[in-house]
Amino acid sequence: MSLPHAILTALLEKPSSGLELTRRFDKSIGYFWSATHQQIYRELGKLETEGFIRTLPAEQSARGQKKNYEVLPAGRAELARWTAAAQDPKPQRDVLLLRLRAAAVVGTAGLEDDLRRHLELHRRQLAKYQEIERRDFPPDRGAPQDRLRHLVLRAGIDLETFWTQWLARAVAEVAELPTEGRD
Amino acid sequence: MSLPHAILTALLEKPSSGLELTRRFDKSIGYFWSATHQQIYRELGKLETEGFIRTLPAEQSARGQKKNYEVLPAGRAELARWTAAAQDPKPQRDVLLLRLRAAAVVGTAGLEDDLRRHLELHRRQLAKYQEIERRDFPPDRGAPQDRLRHLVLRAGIDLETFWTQWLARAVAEVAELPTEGRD
DNA sequence: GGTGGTTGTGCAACTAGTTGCATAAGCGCT
DNA sequence: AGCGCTTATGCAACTAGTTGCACAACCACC
Repeated sequence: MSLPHAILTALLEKPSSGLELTRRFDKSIGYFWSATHQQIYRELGKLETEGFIRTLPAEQSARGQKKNYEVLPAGRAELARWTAAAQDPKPQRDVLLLRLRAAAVVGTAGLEDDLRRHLELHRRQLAKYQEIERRDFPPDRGAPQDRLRHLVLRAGIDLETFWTQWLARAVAEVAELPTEGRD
Repeated sequence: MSLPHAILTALLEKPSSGLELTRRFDKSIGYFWSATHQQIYRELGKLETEGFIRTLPAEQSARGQKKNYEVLPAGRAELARWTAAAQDPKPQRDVLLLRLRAAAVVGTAGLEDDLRRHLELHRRQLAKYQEIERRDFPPDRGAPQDRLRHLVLRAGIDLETFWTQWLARAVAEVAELPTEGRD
């Protein structure tokens, strides 16, 4: 139940329309909470009826007309409440690890290519994060917000670093396994 | 769509009843693919009607009676197909990172305790994995299956290591931030 | 011989997220 | 005036996962 809170955060950072939000979910926020435009529009509707956000008055609401939303005090309060509330980590689900475990019983045929492809994807993502770090977080330590945002980015960088290293090792191991069908 | 394949993998490792599978999903497999017993029973039913698994003949099927399932050749073939097929990594979703980002706009009040709690949980999980590694994977490198399974376990260990380090840092940063309500 | 806990199976309703498609306005171009 | 492209909003149906509960058999034990 975190999508509404992701949207509130994004709108507090900057009031936006549904489409602008969608674009922002394709970068920054989307790096750790992705959402499609359909989800976002649906949720904006809910948040509005709940009184957490409202459309900025200047615009009218004909279909196909841009609507800009801003967060109301109740929305900010709800976000603060949610941020402070204890939450259990939700159980992991990782398809790639599952596939490797399956490969241990049905063989690794066909797996290596996809491992390489994933490795490449993670390398790219890592490079993107490092670029953002270089651009937005020079080493001098800024305001508290920046320190927190930098911390989040560091998590992204370290996670991608882990995956590139682990995948490199996985590719190597799979490559030197007896080629086929052993079960 | 990976739950059926997780179940096929588990059943190939060892034919089991629904409840036994549930227990196994609470450990080993569940470390990277969790499922409740309801999901598992539902999926076992589907897999059986699709002809991927069958109940072992010895048992009868009255309600409340144990049913042991085994994988049929079609099931093994399906698992091999799925393992080899390319799959895109699915977008990340991490509530904790989202909360930190939210904290950057609504303040970090109340967050530190929960960060500490998560740190402790990850430390425990890391210790559990390390214990498994010590017990099941002595350094001499065994059969290919074992090498793959060890690789999967290493991913778990390295991920938990990452989280403990990152959370320790996050706790430290949040602790030394101006105490409240900024912006 | 009944009561209470454990083992085992399962349905129903709900929540969250995805996919596919529809609709409308505005813009440029010919 | 009409055609196609982009921007923008949104509904409907589907899939996956979660929560809550029900029910049957078995076993111990008093």
